[in-house]
Amino acid sequence: MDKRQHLVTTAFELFYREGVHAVGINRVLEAAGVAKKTLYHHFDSKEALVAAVVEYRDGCYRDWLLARMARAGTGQRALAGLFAALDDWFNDRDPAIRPFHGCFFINVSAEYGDPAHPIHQLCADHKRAIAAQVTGVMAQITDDPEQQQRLAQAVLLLKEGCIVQAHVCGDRSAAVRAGELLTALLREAGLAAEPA
Amino acid sequence: MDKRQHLVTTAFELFYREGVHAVGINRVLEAAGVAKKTLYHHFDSKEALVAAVVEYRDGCYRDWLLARMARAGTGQRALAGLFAALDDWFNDRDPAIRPFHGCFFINVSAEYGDPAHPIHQLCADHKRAIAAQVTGVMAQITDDPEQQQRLAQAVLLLKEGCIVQAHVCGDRSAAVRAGELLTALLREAGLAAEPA
DNA sequence: GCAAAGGTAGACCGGTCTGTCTACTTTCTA
DNA sequence: TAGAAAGTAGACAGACCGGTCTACCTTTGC
Repeated sequence: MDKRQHLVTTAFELFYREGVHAVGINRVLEAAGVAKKTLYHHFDSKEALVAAVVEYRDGCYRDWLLARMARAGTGQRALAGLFAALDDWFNDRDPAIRPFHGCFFINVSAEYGDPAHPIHQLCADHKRAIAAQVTGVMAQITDDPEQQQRLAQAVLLLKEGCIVQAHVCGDRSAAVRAGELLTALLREAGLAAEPA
Repeated sequence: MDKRQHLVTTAFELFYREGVHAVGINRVLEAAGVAKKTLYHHFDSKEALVAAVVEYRDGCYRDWLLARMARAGTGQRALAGLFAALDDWFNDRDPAIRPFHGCFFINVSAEYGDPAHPIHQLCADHKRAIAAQVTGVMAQITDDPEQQQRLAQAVLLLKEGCIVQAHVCGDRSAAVRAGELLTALLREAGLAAEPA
């Protein structure tokens, strides 16, 4: 099981930095110091490896984000924690998630653009899981289901928006701004910041 | 000059649907019905073709968006037009910009992730040009330079966020929601909607 | 009309891709 | 300890990659 995991983590680093199609399996093998037969012992195909890599990243990323949010507190503090985490990610401040090359799930979706493709669907699953996480936090802030949905969507839009701005445009302060805008939206919704 | 343009538009369709690295030049040639020597007569390399394709799409997209915004009016109407345009794009309603496979510039940035790469920079240039467009419109809404910047950034974050939600998650109503959130932010900023 | 420019089909090249397989070694388990 | 499982290096195969080039044809411009 260790070789399999080693392959996954090595492949993730290469795919995340350079893209899936730009990195052939021979480069993964060389970087991992693993024989080709071993790779095919664990994975039926390159796509099976990619799928495993997406699932691995899904786990890492969601654990990390959840931990950062939990550490910041509940309700609005958790959301502030989310944007602080993104800010640290963009600015290479959190060893647990560095480096930043954009969102792996957005990047992989770009390369597997057909929504019916299993790998694209894994990326969508990841986004859905994050959405559920955020909606759960929003339920700590307001009892109104409609507001919950609306503001959870706001969080997600701002989250994805700032990731794209950071990656494509190199805007390293995008997360700070996104966080401020969320605060404004919460204020507009009559959900003023909780007292310390 | 016609063959060159034909190559660019053909390559755009293939690259936009399947990704740049997933489509080799031989597939572009076959789809375009053009000889390889002709391609290399017009472009030094595949990357030169990709760059030309990015520039072509930049032109199309910005012209389209600008037209849609202008058609909707000025100030807040222009911004409403921007999100209506995105909504039509996601929902395949505007023949001028169909089909929707996500944002070409986000997708290409994913495949050319190094910020120093010329192709990545072309994508960033595109985003900067859109930002300038939006900032110009925001100047019609408020004289305060700080508010202009802040709210223009809000538009951009929501724009990128809803494109990602639409593409990765298949959320076809993301643009409508993003537009509503912008309205809320304008309200929060004391920039109430202009009377009809 | 002629030469330059643009274009055709496609062979060729060295390289890389993904996946299969040989022969052998090492590790693990009963 | 023996056999199964996991792993090694790497050859092999067909396919495709991006780019170069031959021989020739068509179009354009002067």
